[in-house]
Amino acid sequence: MSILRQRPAEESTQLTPTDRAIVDELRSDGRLPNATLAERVGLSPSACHSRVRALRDRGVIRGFTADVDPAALGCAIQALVFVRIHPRARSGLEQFAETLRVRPEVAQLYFLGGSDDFLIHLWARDSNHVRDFVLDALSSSQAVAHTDTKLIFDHHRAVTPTAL
Amino acid sequence: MSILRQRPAEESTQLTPTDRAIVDELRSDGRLPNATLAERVGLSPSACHSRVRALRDRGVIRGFTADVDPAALGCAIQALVFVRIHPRARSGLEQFAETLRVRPEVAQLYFLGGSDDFLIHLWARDSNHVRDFVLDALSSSQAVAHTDTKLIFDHHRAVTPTAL
DNA sequence: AGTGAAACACTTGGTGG
DNA sequence: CCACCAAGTGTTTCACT
Repeated sequence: MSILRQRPAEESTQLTPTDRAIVDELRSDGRLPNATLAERVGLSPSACHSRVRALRDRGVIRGFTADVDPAALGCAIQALVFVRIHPRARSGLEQFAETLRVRPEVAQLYFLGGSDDFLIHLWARDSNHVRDFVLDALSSSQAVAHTDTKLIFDHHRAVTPTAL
Repeated sequence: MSILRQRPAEESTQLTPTDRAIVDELRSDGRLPNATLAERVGLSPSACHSRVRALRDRGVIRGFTADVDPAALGCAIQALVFVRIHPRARSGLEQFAETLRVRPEVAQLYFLGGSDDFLIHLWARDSNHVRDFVLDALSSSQAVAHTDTKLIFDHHRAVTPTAL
C-alpha cells in the first residue's frame, strides 16, 4: 500500500464561498454544533448538514481530531529528525516510511525535496527516548544513510483559518 | 504577549488510564459522541462527560479541529522554510515569530535548537506564492540573516494514538 | 468519583419550493 | 440546492451513592 499520492487530487472542484466559510469555522472549532455553524454561514441546519457531509465525502474535510498537549501525555520533549536514505534503497522508501509512520513517537512525517529524503516530527518522554528511537528505528536500518536530530523548543499550529 | 512558554506546564498531574483512553479516542475521532466514548472507555455517559470537560479545563485537550486537505483550499504546494535570525536581533525573536504566525500561509511554526532559529511549514498556491512569502515576510526583514526553503512532497500526521 | 433519570438541545431524514 | 418540520438521538445537569 503506497502512502504517497493516496489522495485522488480532487482540487478540480472549486469550493464555494459558503463551503470555505464552513471549512474555516470547523478548522477553528471541530465540534461546532451544526445549528450554530448553519447560523454563522447563513444556511438552514439541514442544508448546512448536507454540505458538511459532502465536504467529508469529497475528502475536503478528512476528519476531526482533538488537539492534545504532548506534555500531558508524558512527552516532555519534541524533536525533528532529518533522514537521508541510501541511493540504492530509494525504491523501498515508501515502505520504510510506512514502518516509521505507525510508530507512536511519530507525530508527523514529511517527504522532502533536497538532500534529505524525509523529516520526522517526534514526540518523546526525554532525550534518552529520542536517542533510542533514532538508534532503533533509523540507524539500525540498512536503508538509512544519515540522520540529523534537532530539538524543538516550541511548536505552534496555525491560528488563522487559511484564507489565501 | 509572549508565545513561548505560554502553557503552565501542567504535566505534574498524571493521567489515569481512563483519561488516556479518552484522549486516544478523541485524537482519532474528535467528534465521537459522548455516549459512544463512554461505552468504549467503560464509563457512564455523565461520568465520561465530566472527565472530558476536566481534560479540557486542565489544558490536556486544547481543542478540536477539522483536518482539511490543503489542496482543496487552493494550496497546491507545501514547503518548509528554515530561518536564521541575526544574533543582534535575537531578543526580538518572539515578537517577530508572532508576526509570522498570524499569516494565513503559516500552517505550523517550530522554534528550534541548532543553527536555525525556526522552521515554518508553509501552505501556498504555487511556487510563486512561496517565493513571495519568503521575500515579503522574511527576506525583507532586518532581523533575518538566512533562509532555506525545501519543498514538501507529501505530509502525514500521526496514525497511532500516542501510547508510549 | 461514578450512577441514573429527566430536561434539553441537536442532528438527521423526508417533503416540498 | 435550499428551507421547513418532525422524530429520533445524544448531551448535560442534578440529586444521590
